[in-house]
Amino acid sequence: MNQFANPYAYIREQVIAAIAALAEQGVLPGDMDFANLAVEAPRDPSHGDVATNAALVLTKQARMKPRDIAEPLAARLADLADVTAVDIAGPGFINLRLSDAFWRARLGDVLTAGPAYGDSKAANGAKINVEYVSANPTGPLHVGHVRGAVYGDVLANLLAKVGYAVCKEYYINDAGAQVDVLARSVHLRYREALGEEIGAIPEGMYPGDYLVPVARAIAERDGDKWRELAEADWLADFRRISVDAMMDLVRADLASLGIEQEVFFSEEGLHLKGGIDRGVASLADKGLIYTGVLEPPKGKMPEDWEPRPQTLFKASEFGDDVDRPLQKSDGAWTYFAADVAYHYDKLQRGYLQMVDVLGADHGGYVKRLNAVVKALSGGEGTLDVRLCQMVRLLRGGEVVVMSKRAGNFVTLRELVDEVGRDVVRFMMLTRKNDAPLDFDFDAAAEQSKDNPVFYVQYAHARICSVLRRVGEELPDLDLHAENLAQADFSRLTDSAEMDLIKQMAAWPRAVDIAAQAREPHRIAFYLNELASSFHALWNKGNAEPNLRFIIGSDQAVTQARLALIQGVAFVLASGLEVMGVKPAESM
RNA sequence: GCGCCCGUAGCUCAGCUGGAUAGAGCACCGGAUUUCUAAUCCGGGGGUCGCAGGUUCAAGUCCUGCCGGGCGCGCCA
Repeated sequence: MNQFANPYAYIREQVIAAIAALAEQGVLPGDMDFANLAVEAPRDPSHGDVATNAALVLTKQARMKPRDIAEPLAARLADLADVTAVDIAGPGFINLRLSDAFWRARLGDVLTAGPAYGDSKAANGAKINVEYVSANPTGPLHVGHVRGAVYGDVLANLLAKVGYAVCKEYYINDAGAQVDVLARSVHLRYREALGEEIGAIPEGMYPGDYLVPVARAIAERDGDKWRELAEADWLADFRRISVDAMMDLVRADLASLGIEQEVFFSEEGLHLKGGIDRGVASLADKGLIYTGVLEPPKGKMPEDWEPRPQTLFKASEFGDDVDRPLQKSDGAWTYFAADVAYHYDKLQRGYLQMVDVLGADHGGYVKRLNAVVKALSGGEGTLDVRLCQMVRLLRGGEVVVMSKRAGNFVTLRELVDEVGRDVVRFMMLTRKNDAPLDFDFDAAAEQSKDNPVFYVQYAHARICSVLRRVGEELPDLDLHAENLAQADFSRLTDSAEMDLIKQMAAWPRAVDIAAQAREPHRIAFYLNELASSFHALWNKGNAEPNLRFIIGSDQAVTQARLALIQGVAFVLASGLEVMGVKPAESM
């Protein structure tokens, strides 16, 4: 990959260089801030290939009128080798048109890079930790977990693509009361496995059948050794065994989605190994802990509320609304204390940048987590909490009603088994993470453009189909990317072909922006647009046979066009790879 | 009551960290198939960007206040 791979970044450098040259001549002041200087494709293509707001952005700093900046700058830019036309438009935009040769060379970049096209080293190997899923280990994953799982996984892939050293992590909430409930539920099933009649599962226990095999395995291995013991004597063992079993379930569920996290971090481990004390001590060392009494919460007042002195963290000094309790009235640590310790541990492991992917119902938690990271790291570390909104399942136009109480929630596995991993992953990214998403089973099953996955895959499959066919019709043609990169691109002259190249050239920038904004859905939208342009070119070939990809009588033009569509296939594959979706070779 | 998120075409949603005449899909209407896979494509109508102020060369985008919807609010995790 060369310096031109992202043409917008390249032109931006040229613009800044031109400004520097003008500063040297005394036409413009020196030492200006270019943070807001943008080079991008204008919304209306008739304005040119790239546009810059340089003159507008600098007008205040330079204390000059936009036009007075734009004119000398435009004159300089016009001298660049790749620039064929420059004009100043509107309030002071500078629109540039770049030579066809420049754009065609970008196709060479794509072919050279292959599916790695769009990768960059922008983040320079910085360490970043992405924590996602982190569902309670009390049962299999259900649809409520899927969105965060996919979002987190693809975000992590995206960050890796722009050069971060990414850790994919899962926080196991294996320390709370819900794990005791799990252990008791398994014990009940254990007695059942030993032949006891247990009747209906009592209220407050986990009723799921998935506990049956866990209990049966214990019965087979240990016989009735746990049956007559007091709860205190089996609880710890049952907790451990049950959590392990549940985490196996969770990992298998995630694997069915193609997700593999590297670190599974246990909350219980923090308690057992003094992690909480270390985290809290770190806050104490900074003088951020005191004993105090909180105001009663407004709105829904808890029935048994009474003022009590508690150990509090001065979260309000770091942007939170109130100070937050670290200890319960009985002296036990709160869940929040574990979170302090957990993020302390991440910092200790060298992750100054952290992303937590949480469900939207954790929105109230964001400020205090940010406060924790700010406090613990002395402002060095950054935490980015990304909230995923709910998913609503639709079937036959009706909302699929789920309720935990009735136990009729749809599991992740059922979803994947019914529509397939690729569809689930892609569909989960067809919305911004903070907007609610409707998952329509009917659309997911559809083999048409109603189904965005299909639409993108189909474009890739069509390209593969052409490449297969050319192997039969013109067996002498070398289809390796290195060879296609040597094709005579000047044979690509149609506007639809040039548009496709320009769209591919925008891919590295799209990746960069999506990663920076932590918005993987942009990848899905980009791919849809690229697929659309490809389908359009394909159909143009139906109407005008001289625009087909394979022209038997003209090897040179065929080779150039195969290079073009191979490039499209690479970019599609590059994007689908980030999303964890397989590019289909035939359909 | 307070905090966070959302409000864009009939419907579902994009809108590239403030840019030029606000876009796409669905739905509706009209076209293209002796196919390199029509599972696709081309064209058309359709908008008070929730409302009102403000910031500036420029606001769907940023700020303030309302209206409407969602989520959350100590000893649950």
